[in-house]
Amino acid sequence: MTTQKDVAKKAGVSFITVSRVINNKGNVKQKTRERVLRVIKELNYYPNTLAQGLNANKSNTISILPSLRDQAMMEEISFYRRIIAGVERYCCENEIDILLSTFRGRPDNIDCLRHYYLRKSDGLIMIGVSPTELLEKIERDKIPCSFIGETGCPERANFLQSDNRWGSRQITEYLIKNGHTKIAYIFAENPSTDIIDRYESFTEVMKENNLDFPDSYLFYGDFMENGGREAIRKIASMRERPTAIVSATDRMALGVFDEAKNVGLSIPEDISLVGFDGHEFCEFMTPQIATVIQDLEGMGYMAAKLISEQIDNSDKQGESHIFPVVFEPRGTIRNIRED
Amino acid sequence: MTTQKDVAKKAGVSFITVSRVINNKGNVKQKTRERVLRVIKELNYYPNTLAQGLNANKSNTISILPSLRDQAMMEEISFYRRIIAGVERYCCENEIDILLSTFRGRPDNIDCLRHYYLRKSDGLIMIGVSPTELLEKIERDKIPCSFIGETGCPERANFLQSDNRWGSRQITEYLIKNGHTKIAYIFAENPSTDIIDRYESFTEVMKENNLDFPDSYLFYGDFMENGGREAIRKIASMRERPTAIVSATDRMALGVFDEAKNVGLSIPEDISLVGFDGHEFCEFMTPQIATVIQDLEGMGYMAAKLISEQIDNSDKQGESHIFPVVFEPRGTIRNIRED
DNA sequence: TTGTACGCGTTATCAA
DNA sequence: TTGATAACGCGTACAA
Repeated sequence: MTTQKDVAKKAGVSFITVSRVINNKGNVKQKTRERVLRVIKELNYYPNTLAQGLNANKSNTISILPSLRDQAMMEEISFYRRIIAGVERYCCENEIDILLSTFRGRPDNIDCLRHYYLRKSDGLIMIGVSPTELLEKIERDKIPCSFIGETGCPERANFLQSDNRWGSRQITEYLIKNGHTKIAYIFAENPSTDIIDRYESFTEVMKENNLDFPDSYLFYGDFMENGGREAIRKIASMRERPTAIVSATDRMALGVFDEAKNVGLSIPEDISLVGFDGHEFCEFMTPQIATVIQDLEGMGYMAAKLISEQIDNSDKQGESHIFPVVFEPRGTIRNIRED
Repeated sequence: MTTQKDVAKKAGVSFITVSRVINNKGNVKQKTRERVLRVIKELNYYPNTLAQGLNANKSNTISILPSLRDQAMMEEISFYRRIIAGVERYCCENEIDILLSTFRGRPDNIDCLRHYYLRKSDGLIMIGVSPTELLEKIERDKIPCSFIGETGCPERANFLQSDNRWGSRQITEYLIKNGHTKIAYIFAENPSTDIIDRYESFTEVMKENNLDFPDSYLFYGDFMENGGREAIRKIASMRERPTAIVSATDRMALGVFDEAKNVGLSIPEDISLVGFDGHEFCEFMTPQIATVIQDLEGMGYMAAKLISEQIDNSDKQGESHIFPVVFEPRGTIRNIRED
């Protein structure tokens, strides 16, 4: 391995001069600098970032921690990957590398901070991780941290979230305005804060409009297509069917959409459908699936940016951001008003 | 920051004993070990992987390098993310972290190896990177390396690729068997090896069957929907339209599929369509889009596994793997044979 | 402008 | 079973 020493020897300077050159310190004679740079090229020298990090106690790296368990793969889930895309954009612009944690622990596990302690990651982006048990250490050790999909009072940590409640309200009010009163909801088995907010806002609007929401209209899905498929199958066999289905995620909505054909229901003629997320495939279906578009990429970008600012200024407070969402009523919603 | 020293002091041992405990060396008295472990918990001690890496000259990390440029985001592209999902699975199982390079260089740039030199990544996974200029250094420095989407004679490097030629052959022969003779092809502007193989195999089969493939039937797309949209628009206005379109990627096929409605062509009645990739959305369209399914997740897994083996055994030769693909003729192909 | 001494946290080697 | 010393490659502080 080529080190500063090797370069220094060949260039006829001390290794500290080499260090100065790679760090662009001013106090090196132009001619010396050029000579050193030439030798660096010749010897294919790269500074050892591990050693640099050991010195500086930082690694020019941001870690992304998913809250996944077991076999779940972060890249397979649109939610994560769209966030990561935003993180990546920021990190590209700022020449920071991204460390994907492959650690799988309980979402509330204190070990979520391990990349900071272990690898000297400059900051952590937590996706779907509950902050409660972590906040004390984050404060104490001043760990730059962004929580995505969670709310909280920021001291040091940053919180980013979509405006789930508003999005869900838009959906529900729109359906009601279009004559729907019997609305089914596909919730999730292990709901995240996001999912809970959506559901609560839905029931809230239903109540405001004095509409009944019977237990039989509430379904529990698995976030993915299958959850939607199961729901629509049950709905198909119901005596008094709802006229609309609101799904907490687009992928479950897609399951409804696809399975509807098999159970002899057509969308939106027999039943209306709305998802939540803004997954790109919604636009490609015929009819296009109504949904609420989240700016996940923007959230990822902001998460990285806020962390970066805290790295540069360790006194910086955390920030809370609620990202606006856009409700797209599309072809899967039918107006059934009788007037 | 808590170090071995701190633990050692509190536990009343020398720091080297602490090192032995965390590395599970045998020569520590059971009672001492327990005491040290307790203090480690108490003080929230984590070994500094940077220092460990500096010593061992490795970092328990695998780097993924995309060949993307500029603003392109690796997570946005299904191809990359499915590979990464496979890498992630292997790395989860083996407790290796993943480093995403945010470096954007020319695909043939020697700096693709920088993560190995800079960050002491134990191995590199190159996606869509041309190996030619890199092989010399890979040999010399014995860099564990897997190239995905490229072919080559492995010395040290591993090569993984889908059987693009076979897949493309299946498509073309199937179309011909179904009576298609006028077939358009949507190629790509800056084709990767994968894309070239597909195209070449297509023209090969056309020749074998003495079928004409005029220049006017060849289109150049951008890998994404838009490429397909542009192609179908041009095709719609052609005097002598092809009866089938083969797209080098699913996303371009999707563009064709979606835009066809707008230009008054229906699939497969007016024109048949086949993609290539195995993107999940193909199944959800009506009719389902015919495609060739690649095992990208498996390739990612294998890429990481081969690298790992070389890390453990630096004399291990590289391997070449061609992954079988599955052609799924689906609803977008119409049989137009006249018999 | 250039160089020397030291420390970052860890592990390997050798000695006790 | 345990400990002292050196080394990994680099950057800071200070000296020349």
